[in-house]
Amino acid sequence: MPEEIPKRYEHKQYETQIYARWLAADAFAAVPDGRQNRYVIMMPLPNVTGALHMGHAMDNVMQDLLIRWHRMMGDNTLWMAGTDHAGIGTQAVVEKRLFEHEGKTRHDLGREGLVAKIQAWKDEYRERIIRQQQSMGCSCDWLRQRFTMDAVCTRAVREAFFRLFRDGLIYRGNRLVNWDCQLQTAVSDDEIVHEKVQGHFWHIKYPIIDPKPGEPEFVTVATTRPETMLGDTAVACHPDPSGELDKQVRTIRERMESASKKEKEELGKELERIEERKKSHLPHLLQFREMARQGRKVLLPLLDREIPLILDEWADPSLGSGCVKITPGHDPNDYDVWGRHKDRINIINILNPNGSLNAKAGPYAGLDRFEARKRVITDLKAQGLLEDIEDREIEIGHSDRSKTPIEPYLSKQWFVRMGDVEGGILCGAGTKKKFRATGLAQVAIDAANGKLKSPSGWGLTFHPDPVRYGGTYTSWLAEKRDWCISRQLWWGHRIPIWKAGVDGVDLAGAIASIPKAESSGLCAWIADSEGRLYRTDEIYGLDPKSRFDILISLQNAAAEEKYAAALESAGFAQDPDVLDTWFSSALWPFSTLGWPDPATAELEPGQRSLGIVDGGEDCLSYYYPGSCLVTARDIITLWVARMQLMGLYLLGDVPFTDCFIHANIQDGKGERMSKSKGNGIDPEDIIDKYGSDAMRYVLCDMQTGTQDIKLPVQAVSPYTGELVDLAAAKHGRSIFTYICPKTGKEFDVLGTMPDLPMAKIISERFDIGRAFCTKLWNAARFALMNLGEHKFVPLAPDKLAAEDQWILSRLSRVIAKVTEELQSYNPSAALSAAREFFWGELCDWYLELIKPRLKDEASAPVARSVLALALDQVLRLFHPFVPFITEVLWERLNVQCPSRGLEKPISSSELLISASWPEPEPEREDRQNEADFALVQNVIRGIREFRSLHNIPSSRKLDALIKADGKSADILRPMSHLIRHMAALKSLEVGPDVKRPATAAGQVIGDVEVYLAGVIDADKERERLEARRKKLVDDVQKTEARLSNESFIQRAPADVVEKEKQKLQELRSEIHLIEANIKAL
RNA sequence: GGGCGAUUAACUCAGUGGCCAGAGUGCUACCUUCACACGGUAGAAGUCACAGGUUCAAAUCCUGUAUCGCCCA
Repeated sequence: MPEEIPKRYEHKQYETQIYARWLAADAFAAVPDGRQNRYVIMMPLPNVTGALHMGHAMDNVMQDLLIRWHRMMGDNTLWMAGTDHAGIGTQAVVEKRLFEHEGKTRHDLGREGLVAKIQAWKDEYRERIIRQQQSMGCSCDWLRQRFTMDAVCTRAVREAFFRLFRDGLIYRGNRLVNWDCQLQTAVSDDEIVHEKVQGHFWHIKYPIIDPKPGEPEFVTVATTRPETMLGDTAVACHPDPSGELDKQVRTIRERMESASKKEKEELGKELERIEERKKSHLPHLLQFREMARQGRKVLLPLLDREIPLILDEWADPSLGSGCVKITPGHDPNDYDVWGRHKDRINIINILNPNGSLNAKAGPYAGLDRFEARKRVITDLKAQGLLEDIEDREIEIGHSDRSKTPIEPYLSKQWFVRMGDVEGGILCGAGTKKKFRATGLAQVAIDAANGKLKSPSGWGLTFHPDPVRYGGTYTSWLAEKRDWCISRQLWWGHRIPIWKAGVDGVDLAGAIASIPKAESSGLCAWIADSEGRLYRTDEIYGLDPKSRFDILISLQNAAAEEKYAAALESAGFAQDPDVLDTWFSSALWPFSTLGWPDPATAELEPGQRSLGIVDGGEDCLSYYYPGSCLVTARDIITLWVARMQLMGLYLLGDVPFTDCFIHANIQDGKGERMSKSKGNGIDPEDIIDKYGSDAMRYVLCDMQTGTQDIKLPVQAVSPYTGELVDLAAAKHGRSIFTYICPKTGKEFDVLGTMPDLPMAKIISERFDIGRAFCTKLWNAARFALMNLGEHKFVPLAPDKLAAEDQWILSRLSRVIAKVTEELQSYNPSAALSAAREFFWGELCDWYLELIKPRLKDEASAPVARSVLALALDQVLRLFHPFVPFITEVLWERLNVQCPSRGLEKPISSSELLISASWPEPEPEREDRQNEADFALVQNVIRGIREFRSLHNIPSSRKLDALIKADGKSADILRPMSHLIRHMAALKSLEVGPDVKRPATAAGQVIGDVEVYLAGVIDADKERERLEARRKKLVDDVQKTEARLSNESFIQRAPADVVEKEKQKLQELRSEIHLIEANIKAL
């Protein structure tokens, strides 16, 4: 006898045990074999900055869904897991903690000491992340997981850097970068958040040197950052102020032609303003232009530096005074101006790396930039040079990591050249797939546009909205902006460059001291002060008076061992910077597979080999290019694009062919969920409360398309355990604390208040996932209780009852539908289809229908065979969505009913994770049977509706008669036992000639009438029938109106017109029947 | 400032030209019937943001307005 099954699925009893069983069976293993169909997902590596949140859960669940599905489809499936060192993020977190807990800075610890601290942090979080992923059910091949700073990835990073450097695609340049003064590093544009704040616009007067009669004594410039004036090197005005103003007028006029009323008003005002300026400012501006042409100068206040008046189009004659101060060292636009006037103006950096002012700031040296601002203002005021202070809303970029204002800062940084290069680049060098391209960004664009002719012919497609996301990707790449890859951090891959500064005259000697080793891991370039590169054998044209850098990259650890010491004693030093995290992440799709040489990859103990095993292929050639990248859309530019270009450049092929962009998770207010906002949900809290499958079910159900997901959150009160809706709850002392409405006591949602208890954040939305699991559990429980120990016996097709044929027909259709929806990256639609079949058809109808048969030993075996098969297929269909519960039930099904099928047994396997994906059986799909069954369902629903209206409990069995003509009667008669059972009838007679009993209510279903004898409340009935009649009459009128419209008949397609005509007929006949029933009351 | 997107039932979302606009949750009524009350049966609930337009026909296409979100500068 099968053991007793409890009524509820207790997830905690099974999840750990099931996961352990998968691991023990090595069910996640990916090993190259003879299969041609492979499916490879490289996990978007979570970074070790912190634990995973619901957004990661969504990402991981989507990947596991695809992976499990493809595994069941028979693909050789690899899901590569791992973690990212996240340079700036992790270092910032650890430094912050170090300061809070020990009051120390990184400089107190030194490079090695800090790195050791970060390592410890990384180990802790890496473990925690893996635990989280395992509790979600992630079926990654853990014996292959990597870390971006492990030996295998590190080798790949050095190799990639070396090749880019060798090909002249990496250079060191003087650039304005976004400088984080606290972390003292450059940060990328993507790591900056812009915030609007109330600030000021200061108008400062710069004295003109030796004004001639009739000339103004001052020129006024305006700035939001007055301290930057100390770095000013020019004042600019427009070379053609009158032409520029005219041009602006023309543009406004053009816009006005197509503008709305409100806009026209605004544009009109703008037009007036500019016309006014022509009168008020143009004469001065023309005068300044003349002075600039004469090479006149102004005196920079406070520092008394003479700086030139120059002409540049950056100065907008319609704004401010029309003249603008130029600070090339601290403003990106001014930097461009400097680029156009290098011969006449200087570039000055007035900042130290920590944000204080340097010696170039004269008397202000040593002051912090904000302190300096105050002093500059005070001093200008004292000298009467401050003309005006305007209040103004200004936008300030803040570092995402340190939350401090970003300063544009002039410094030497390393860049990857993204644009087209002369002579083009060679992609896939050293592989069979090599091809030439114009530049790195272009090759990645071509891969997504179908223009690339790579040997595999593969390209990149985004899902589920290729146009939209492809557009994001392409338009970002099309800017071809060089990629700043250096970071002034201690945590990361050290840039593998040794450099020495040399005077031009000494170049030949210095070069002679470099080991000659181009072919064995050493590559040298000479760089001038602009970052331009020259070969070591091209030095003869170089200016002997200039200063140069000799840059040497060492390809790998062996080369470093061989040459580093010699280089260092010859005066070379390794660059102190580390690489941008995204540099190593960009290599992830192949660094993890052992590129450049899987056979010699330095694996960790116990890891699966990357090289050739048993004469097959190595992992790199077998699993690259991969299949699909699964991520959220904010990472398209940061990562997807960079992986593409690195893969194409280094291996000659795309790293993956599909990119699935899933939704972001927001809280109930539409704000992005994050731990630091106090609205973040920890997946483990949900798993603990609802179960892993319940969480997965809801996440899959929510992934509908391109729509972001609002997930209203509640806090679990630490005092009562009840749910507190955070949108409605009152705040306590901060926005992260709330008052428990029951007890009036305060709690905290961040866990940072030492004196307050912390509340877990959950969401009631996960209820539906748990309810689903209970339903699945109980449906299976019912099936298993009734199957007993069912043996397979081959079944003749004519033994199947109508309801068996029906459910098998529906099953085939749903399998096709679920497969199709998964193929088009629509998890929600796939899950809905599966659920509608399982809940709405299998549970609500089929299980109820066969209950009488299951109690009858003569007819039970066929029903049991169909039931066992249906359960088998349902478990397979749901497995990728809810793997734990389906695996538990699969085991029980295997025990009781090891062989399942109808005519012959179908293939099975011990574990569901390795079972095959169901296939539709079109020969079982039966349109006629489904249509017949729909009529039966409608009759049953009609009787139930009637019962409900008249409050007749199902315990009171009714006598019913159905009046139906020819075809309908032939359908209903053989299934009348089903109707009797489902509608709780005592007796049922079907036929064209049944007589309406004297005291009976009549229910009209299409052209069929159901009489229910002995129950009648004439008033209620009349009311019900009248209401129905009225609705039908309305519809008839609408339909008639449509059909009497000549244009409709002429222009609408024939089938639409035909449908309307048929509908009208049906409506009329039903009205006729209803009227007859009203009369008969 | 530029670009992309959203607005459909109390809530969260499907529905991209053609039956009376759907689902889940919540709500209402009835049912503890031997798989499941985390259940069953039935029901109520929508000016498809607003204003124009195109079309025989618009939630769906076009234009504008409002509100919100994201990305870029």
